[in-house]
Amino acid sequence: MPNLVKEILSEIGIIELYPPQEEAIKANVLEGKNLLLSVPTAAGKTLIAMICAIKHVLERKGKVLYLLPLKALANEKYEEFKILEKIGIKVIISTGDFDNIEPYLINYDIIIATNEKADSIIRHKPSWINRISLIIADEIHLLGDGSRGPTLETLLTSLRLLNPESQIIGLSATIRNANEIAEWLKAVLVTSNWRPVPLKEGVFFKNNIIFKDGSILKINETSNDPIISLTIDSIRSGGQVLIFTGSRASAVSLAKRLSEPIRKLLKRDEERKLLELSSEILKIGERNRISEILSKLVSYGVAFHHAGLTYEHRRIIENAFRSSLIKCICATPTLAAGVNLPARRVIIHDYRRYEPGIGNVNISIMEEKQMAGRAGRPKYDKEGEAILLARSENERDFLFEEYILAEPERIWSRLGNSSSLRSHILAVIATGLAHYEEELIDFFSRTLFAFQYGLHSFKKRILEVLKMLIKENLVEERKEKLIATKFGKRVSELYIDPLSAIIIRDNLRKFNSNTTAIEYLILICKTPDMLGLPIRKKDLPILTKFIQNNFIPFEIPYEDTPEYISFLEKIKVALMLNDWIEEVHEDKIIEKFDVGPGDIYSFVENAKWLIYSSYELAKLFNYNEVINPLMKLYIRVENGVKEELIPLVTLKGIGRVRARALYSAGFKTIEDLKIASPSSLMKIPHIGPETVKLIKEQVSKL
DNA sequence: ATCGATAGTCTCTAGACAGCATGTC
DNA sequence: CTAGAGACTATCGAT
Repeated sequence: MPNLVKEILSEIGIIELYPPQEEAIKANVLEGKNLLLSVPTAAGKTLIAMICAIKHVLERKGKVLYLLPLKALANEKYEEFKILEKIGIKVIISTGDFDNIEPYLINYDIIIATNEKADSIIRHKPSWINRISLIIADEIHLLGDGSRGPTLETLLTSLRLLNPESQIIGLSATIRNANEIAEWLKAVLVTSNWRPVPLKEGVFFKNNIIFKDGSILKINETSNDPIISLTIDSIRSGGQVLIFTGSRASAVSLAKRLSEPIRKLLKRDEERKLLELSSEILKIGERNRISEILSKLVSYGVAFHHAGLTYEHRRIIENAFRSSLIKCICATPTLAAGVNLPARRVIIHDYRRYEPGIGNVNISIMEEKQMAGRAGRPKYDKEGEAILLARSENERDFLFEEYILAEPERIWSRLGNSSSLRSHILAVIATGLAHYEEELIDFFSRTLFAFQYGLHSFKKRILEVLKMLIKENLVEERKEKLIATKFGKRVSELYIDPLSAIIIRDNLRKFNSNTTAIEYLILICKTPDMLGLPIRKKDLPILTKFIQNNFIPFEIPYEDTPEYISFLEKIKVALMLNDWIEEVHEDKIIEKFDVGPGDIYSFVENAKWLIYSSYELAKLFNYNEVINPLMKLYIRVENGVKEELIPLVTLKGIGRVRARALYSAGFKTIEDLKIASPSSLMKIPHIGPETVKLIKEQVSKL
């Protein structure tokens, strides 16, 4: 290893390498060899990436692109890499949440981004793209994921095509066909099962845990509920427990069941700190049933964790668990692939999960290993325990066979399905990576899909999709040359599904100045880029009544067809968003639509993106009557307000609650605020001296 | 008439990326 | 690859 790197490492406190890290060095990563590192979580993958990144920046003056699948992971990685700023390396994060301003990135050495963000950056063809000399693809096993794997696959293919000289490092969980993925990447494969904290995997049955190594641990039966005994046992000896459940409801109900027994184990000062934390939770956002239950449970030292929670609540729970204040988290799979959050004991409560149209299905071995891998806190625990629950002897043997002793699945490319193909084919043409049919085929012949399945039937599918793109005027063929139309180019940059763009284009044309907000909302909800909300029994009368009594600017599918159900699912989302912009209280929305605050947030974010895209397409096609309404709707959705509050929410520091308070007090326009006396504003609820100052500063400039 | 045990029936089910330009309560 | 936990309801008997 170069002395320079050694010095830097010791400066940031690293003196010795873990075994897998040494192996990676021996495989000549530092000499620029491509590498696929397939090792368990926390085995030190990041350090290898970091060492290579330092070398690339300092010696080759190259740029490094670090790819991850989640925004939360990108944040975490950014925090880790920031330490390199000490030695003058410039690090930046780019995700949908954070900045980006494309020309700005040119000044940075290491760019940390989500896969999708990086893909989107490429579509804008930044000048610095060929200065990337190292690509690090973290969690590269995502290649096998049906919905997001294809993006990673085409992203890697594009990057390699744009920068044939660049080095690539793939970081992966343990997978069965790692050698095949390595071969595709033209990389050296390093695998290892080494972990900094040893992991004991076992099955719990009749108060005994039987471990993989044959040892048996008897658990004190402190309750007639085995899961409680198992949890209390670990907490009593100073450990923390992470329990994975198969649904949000069971995460919450399990946390409730555990709350009383766990509370009994708390120390005085822990109780006090938990009480503070509990009230902090209630202060975030609008108060609602979810935050109330969470707050209550946290005061007992337990929490639940799922995507229905807001990001703030999730971060609070995670941090309190890290500082050992919260003793147990009951979580859905969010936590399995998310941020680093180890616990001494991991209990996999449900190894089966419902899949629509199928029923309960066993989760993959890979997913089970992800969860199990969360066991064992470095420095705090001698070893980690990952435990599956068995209800019978048969089940116990089954779990041993199929999970504990089993090897994770192979990874198969999922690029073959046409919905992902249409986006990526358009992008490849719009970015100029392919100008002719042969070049397009050549591009896709470099993908993992072609590597695994061959080109034969793939080629046919690509050409079919291309034909569709040409027919819909996203791509045109001039003397055999493929060119993205203005429309196609914009769609590719907006990062929406071409099918969504077609739906928006064809319906927006029919809209006019009489079109209502709900009709716009139904339109964006109809696109494949918006998810539906599951229909429950109690929704049916409400939804059918809505359809009967309102003008729906779309064809309604026949009842009792799958299309009808998915239509209702979309209508339900539109109605939820409509309630949101009608200023319905958050808790009311939670009750009416059976969603969590976190779901509302993500639907709102999604809607904003699609409304913005509709606005851009309206400008492109000169649909002048809808441009202004779309702009207004955007502001309404962003803030969750009625039209009359639009002027007020444009002010910094004024959101849906304060705007409504001002309006009710008679301050309805910017003009009203200009002439208002500070003391009269101060009397309004939710408005304090700071806010008044902020308001006055802003309105004086207008 | 009221309560409650019991058995049969019904209902519901994980997650999360992207545009663009800056700041909710 | 086609389930299972928990909520809800009908029924019946005891008081």
